[in-house]
Amino acid sequence: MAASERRGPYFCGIDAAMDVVSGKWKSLILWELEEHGTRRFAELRRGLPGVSEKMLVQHLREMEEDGLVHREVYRQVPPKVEYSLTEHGKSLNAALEALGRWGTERIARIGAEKVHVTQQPATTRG
Amino acid sequence: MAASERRGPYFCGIDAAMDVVSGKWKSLILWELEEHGTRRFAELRRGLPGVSEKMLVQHLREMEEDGLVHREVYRQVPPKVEYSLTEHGKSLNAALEALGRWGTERIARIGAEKVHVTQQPATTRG
DNA sequence: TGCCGTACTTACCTCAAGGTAAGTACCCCA
DNA sequence: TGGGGTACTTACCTTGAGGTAAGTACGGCA
Repeated sequence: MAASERRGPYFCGIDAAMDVVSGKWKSLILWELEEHGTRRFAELRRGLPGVSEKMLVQHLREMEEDGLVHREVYRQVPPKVEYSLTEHGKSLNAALEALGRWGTERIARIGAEKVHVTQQPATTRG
Repeated sequence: MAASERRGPYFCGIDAAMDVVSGKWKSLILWELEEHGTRRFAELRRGLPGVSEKMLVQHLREMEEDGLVHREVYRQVPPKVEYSLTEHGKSLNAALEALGRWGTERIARIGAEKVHVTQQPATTRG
């Protein structure tokens, strides 16, 4: 969900799902957490080339509010915070599988470039 | 795809699919055309309460460029233009099914309101 | 002593998505 | 004669998503 509150009213399910997943980096965050299970803030930042710290924090907070990610704070110095997917986050990710496959086919069809990311895993969503 | 060109480079399939489906009314247009098979401009406008004519035209043109919708012009007075989904549009819609179901569950979970639309069909995406 | 690392917060700015409203050209109907 | 319908186009404006860059508090290390 965007920084400005929405949570409906919605036209349909797609609308409601989009509200939660729209945001430049949200689907990538979902994917990073799915891949690695649990990630620290700096790991996510490094895994999402180009993201600004401001947007990363903002998106993570919104996703936490929306019940997609869990935030675990370890009170120590230097600070340590771990992010992981909740059940809702995992099911959202599963629901995005088909869309990811469609997109991958589209990339092949139109011959679009892909951003080069070091150590990018090969998957159906890749 | 947005008015400003993108078509990549993309991070992944989700990114590519989102590029095509992001736009306030695109998923609704997809759904309208899926439901009715073929629709005229004014029918779409009436089916999407709140859409402005400018945005409807703009979205339809972009979706045509992206190979999602087919535009059939009948040279007559008054003008008649029919819109329908291409195979790519239909497969995109199918790929959105799971997401729609997830969103519908989310609506139920958080108890969000839905916009009241007269004659709205009852479906898994509704 | 000063730079790197942790995980943020804050202020400011830009740009484009989307909204509003009017104009176009033609016909039909009351 | 003028209001409504067809399918748009154009100009202008607002809003907010996202970017940039600096600041914070603390410790480790050279």
